[in-house]
Amino acid sequence: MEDAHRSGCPINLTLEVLGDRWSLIVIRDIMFGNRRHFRELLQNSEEGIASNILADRLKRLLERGLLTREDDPSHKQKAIYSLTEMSIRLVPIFAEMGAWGRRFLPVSEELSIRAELLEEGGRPLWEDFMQELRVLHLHVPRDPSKPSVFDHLRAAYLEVVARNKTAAE
Amino acid sequence: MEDAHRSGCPINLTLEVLGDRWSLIVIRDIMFGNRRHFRELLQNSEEGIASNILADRLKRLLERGLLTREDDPSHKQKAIYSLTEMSIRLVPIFAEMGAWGRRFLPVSEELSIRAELLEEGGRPLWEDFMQELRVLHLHVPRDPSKPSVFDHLRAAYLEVVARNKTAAE
DNA sequence: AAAACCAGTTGCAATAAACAAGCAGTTGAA
DNA sequence: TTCAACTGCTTGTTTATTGCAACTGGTTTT
Repeated sequence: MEDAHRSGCPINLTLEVLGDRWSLIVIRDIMFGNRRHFRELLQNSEEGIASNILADRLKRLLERGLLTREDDPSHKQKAIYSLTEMSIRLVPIFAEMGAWGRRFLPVSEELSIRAELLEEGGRPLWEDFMQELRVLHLHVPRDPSKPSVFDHLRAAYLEVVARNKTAAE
Repeated sequence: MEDAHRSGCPINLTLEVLGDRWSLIVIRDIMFGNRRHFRELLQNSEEGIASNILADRLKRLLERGLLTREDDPSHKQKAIYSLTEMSIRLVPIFAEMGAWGRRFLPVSEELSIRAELLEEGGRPLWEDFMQELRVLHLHVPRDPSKPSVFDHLRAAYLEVVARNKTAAE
């Protein structure tokens, strides 16, 4: 459909790839939620994406080099979606968007704890996180001296969830 | 129209405000091109925005606090659109998007020189630029000791345009 | 053998975008 | 003072996208 770009401006081209309401949501769930299968993305979706939209976005992101897809050896029907270097490098954009959203929009505590940690950790933390995503998604060997940023972010999220749950009881 | 948010996630909320193909283009032109009137935004648009879409986006951005609108004292029909603190703080997101687009997408040299300078200048330059946008848009008094980042970016852009023009002759 | 799970498709209605034309008023030059 | 150009939009129409619900052919688990 679109192969004529509106302009060569980097902001415009980035918007042509990511400027819709779902593409970054899908990448976010793969990146921060480690959801690698279609059903995981569909059913655990915080925002309730529809299956046809999810299928369409996965297809587009594959075509544009932001995701790869491979068969799951443990299940003939399962597909595994992975990030690429291109999408892993979206981490700084996610971090800045998270910081902006946290400052100006009515975010919930649970869902913004990871954005807060990314903001506080700054670029060094982003780099560690990107390197860890390369291990998870690009089959890059792991550096055992580094603690897992992914686990750190997930633990902080689960802690807030647990704290709010007990507080509600 | 929508007051029920899909979720309280900062990424999602940011996408609900900015996740379409035109909102950031409009803000970009006001921010980097200093286009303050409807016709300027319409006719100088690199991407060719339609007038009804522009009108709709300006309205939405006003409602959501990313722009303000005031009458131009020099012309009864003219309106002046200005950035707010909220939209000025999008500078880091623009910078990261520009850097990402420059790395992975087929950008043109002319339109990416500003992204390159923003990337090289890093956060200190972004802060200077944001302070200058506050002078231009929020009636904040100017610090005369600071050189203009805006002029710097514009001069670099015009230089590339001029160079490419003479090279083409 | 049945139930649950797998990655999607299909059909339809509602919404949004793209395109072209037009509008009531204002301004600046002849 | 007349006229063309300019002002911020609006209207109508066509096309593309989105959202919803049901469904498909196949696989795995119980």
